[in-house]
Amino acid sequence: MKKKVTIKEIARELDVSVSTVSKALRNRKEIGAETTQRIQAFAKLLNYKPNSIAISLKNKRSRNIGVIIPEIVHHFFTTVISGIETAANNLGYNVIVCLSNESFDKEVINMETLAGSSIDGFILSLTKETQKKKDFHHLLEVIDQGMPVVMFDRVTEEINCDKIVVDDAYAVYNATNHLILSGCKRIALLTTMDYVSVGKQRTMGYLNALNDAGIQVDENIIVRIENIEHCENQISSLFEDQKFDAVLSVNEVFAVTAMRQALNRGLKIPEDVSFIGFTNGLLSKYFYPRLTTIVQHGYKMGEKAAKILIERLEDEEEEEKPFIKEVIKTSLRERESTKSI
Amino acid sequence: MKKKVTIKEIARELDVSVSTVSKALRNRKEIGAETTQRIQAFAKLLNYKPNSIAISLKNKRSRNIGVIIPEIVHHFFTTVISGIETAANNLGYNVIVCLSNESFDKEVINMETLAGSSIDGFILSLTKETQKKKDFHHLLEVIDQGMPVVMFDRVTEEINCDKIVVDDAYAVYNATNHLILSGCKRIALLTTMDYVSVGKQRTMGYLNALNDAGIQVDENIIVRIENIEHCENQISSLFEDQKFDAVLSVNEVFAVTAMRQALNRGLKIPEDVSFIGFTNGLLSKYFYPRLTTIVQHGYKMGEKAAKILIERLEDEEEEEKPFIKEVIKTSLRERESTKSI
DNA sequence: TATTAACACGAAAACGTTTTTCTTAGTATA
DNA sequence: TATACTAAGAAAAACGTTTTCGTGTTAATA
Repeated sequence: MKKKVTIKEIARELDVSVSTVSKALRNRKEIGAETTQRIQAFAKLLNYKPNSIAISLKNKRSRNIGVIIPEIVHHFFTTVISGIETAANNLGYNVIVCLSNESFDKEVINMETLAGSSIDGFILSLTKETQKKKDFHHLLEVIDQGMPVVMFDRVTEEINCDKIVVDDAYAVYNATNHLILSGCKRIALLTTMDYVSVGKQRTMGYLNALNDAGIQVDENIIVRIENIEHCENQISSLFEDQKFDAVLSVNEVFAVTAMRQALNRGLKIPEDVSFIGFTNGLLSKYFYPRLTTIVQHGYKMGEKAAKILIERLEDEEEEEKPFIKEVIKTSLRERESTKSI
Repeated sequence: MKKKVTIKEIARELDVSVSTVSKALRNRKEIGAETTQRIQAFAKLLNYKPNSIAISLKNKRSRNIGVIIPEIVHHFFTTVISGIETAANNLGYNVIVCLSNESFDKEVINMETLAGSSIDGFILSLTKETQKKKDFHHLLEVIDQGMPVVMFDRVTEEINCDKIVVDDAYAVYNATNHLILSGCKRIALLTTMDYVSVGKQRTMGYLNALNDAGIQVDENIIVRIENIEHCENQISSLFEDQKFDAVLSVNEVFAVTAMRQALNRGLKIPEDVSFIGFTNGLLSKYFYPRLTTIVQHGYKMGEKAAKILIERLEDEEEEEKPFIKEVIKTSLRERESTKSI
C-alpha cells in the first residue's frame, strides 16, 4: 500500500521549499524554468495528486454541490440528476446526492449536514410535506449563510432564490386542448392534492383549457389522489358510471392504472377513451398501448440548474445578480393512446 | 449574511484558548464542568457548526463515500442507491454519486477525481465496457492506495475486494423451473451478450435448468441482444415461426417488448405464452398483464454494500479482514404473466 | 513543611495546501 | 561606487480543527 505523496515530501526530496513546489506545480513564473521542469517531472513520477480537502480548506470552497431530492426511484428525478451530474462534472464539480424520501424532517437534516461546509451550494426539489407545512426555515438559514440555492420543479414563492420549473399549467392546458381538438368532449382529470405545487399548476391548466373551450367543468370526473399506493380504488370509482371519453393524468402511474381498468372493461384505446400522462418514463414508452405523454425534459432541467448554481458560485462580482426563474418548455409526445388530430 | 462562526471566535469572545473550546465542545473531562457548560451554551447561541472540511483534513477521513454506477435512469440502480444512501446516512456518511454512463473512460475519470481524497471508499458496479475490456487498472490503483472498494452486481473476479451480488444463475434456474413446472415445454430466452457478467450468469442458470429437466436446448429460441434500443427486430424474429410457449427475459424491457408483440399477434398471456422478467420495476408492476418477475432486492443490496464498506473503514485493527462475497437471494414475484403451478 | 497528584487550562504542532512577505544574489542604472 | 531593481526562491502565515505536551494551582499525602 503506497502512501499518499504530498508537496512536503516532494520538497524534501528535491531540497527546495514547499512554496517553491506549490508554485512550480501551478506554473507560477516566479520559479525558474529549470526548477519548475524538475519539480513537475518528479511529481509526475511519484504520481502526486493534490489533496482536495486541504485545497478546500484553504480556498473555502469544496467544488461539491449538494442535491436533495424527494425520491430517487422515480424517472423524472433520475433524469434531472443525470443532467445535473453531467453539467457539474464538466465544470469540475462533484455531486453529493441526498434523499429526503418525501419527509420534511429528513429534508431539514440533510440540509443541515450538507451545509456543514462540505458543500458550496444546493440544488433541491421540495418534499410534499414541506410544501404542505410551508416551513422553510432550513432554506432561509443556508441562504442566510451565503450559500446559493437553486430549486427545481417543486418550488415555493416564499423563498428568494434561483428557480427552474416546467411550464406545468401551460403544458396541461395544451394537452387538454389536444384532447379537445381530437374530438374528446368529457375529459377526466387524475391529479394530486393541491398543496403539491406542480399538481396545483397542472390542475389549473386543465381548468383553464376547459373554460377557454367553453366546456363545463364537472367535479365528478376530477379525482384528487393523495397516495399513489391506493389510487386503484379512487380511479375505479371513476369508471362506475363512465361519463368521460378522455383521461388526463398528472403522472404515469395514475394514467396506466386507469388504462388497465379501461382495458379490463373492454374499452378501446383511444377509440373509446383517450389517455395522456405526464413524465416520459419507461411506463409511457412501453405500455400497451403506448401512452401519449407530456415530456418534461428533466435532463435539460438538471443541466440548467447546475449551470445556474455554478455560475453564481463562480461569480466574483460583489453585487448579487438578481434571482432568475427559468421555465423549461414541455412537449407533447404523441403515441398510441390518443387519436391524432 | 451571517459569517460562519469558528472555534477561534468563540475562544476570543469567551477569553479562553481554542483548545479549551474544542475540548469543551467534545465533552472532554479535562475541562471544568462550569467552563464546558459556558462554552457549549455560547456555541449554541451562536449556532456554531464545526467545519467538516477542517475536521476531514485533521482526521484524514471525510466520511464521504463515492458511488459509481453505470446509469441512474434505471430502476435497479436507483433502488441500490437508495439503500446505500439510507445505510450510509444512518452511519454518519454522505454519498457522492457519479455516473459512468456505461463508459469505461468515464468510469476511470470518475474514480480518479473521487480518489483525489474527498472520499474514504468506493461502491461501484462496472460498466459493460469495462467488463468487455477487462481493464481494471483504475481499481487496482485506488485499492493500492489503501482505499477500500465494494463492488456490486456487475463484478469481476480479477479484483480482490468485497463483493455483493445477486444469485443470478440460481434465480434464473428457479424461474425456468417455475415455467417448466407450470407446464411450459419450450422456453425462449432473451438475454444480453456474454461479456456482461450478470447476463452470462443468468444464461447459465437457464441452460442448467433445461438440462436438469431433460429438455433439449434450442439455440434458435435464445436471443442475445446487444442494444436495448434495437431489441424490437431481434425479438420479432423470434415470433416468425413461433416455437415457444414461454419467454424468460433478463430484464424488464425485453420482456415487455416481447409481450407487446405477443399481444399484437393475438396471443393470450399466460395461456399461450408465459413471461418472466428480471428487475421488479414499474414496468413489471403496471404492465397489462402484470409481469411475473425476479426481484433483486436492490435496496437491501445497497444497504449491505454500504455497511460492508463502512465497517471496513472504521475497522481499526491492523490486520486486514479477508474479503467477503455476499450473495443476495432473489425471489420470484408471481403475477399475471405466468400460470400458477 | 515538602512532595506529589489531580485538576483545569493554555501553547503549539499538525493535517496539506496557497499566498503573502521576506531574503539574497546578481544585474543594471545613475 | 552607490543605488535601484530583478529574479528565484525561502519563510511564514493562514484555512479550522484536534491532540499532545506543558504548566500553574490547589488539594492530598508523607
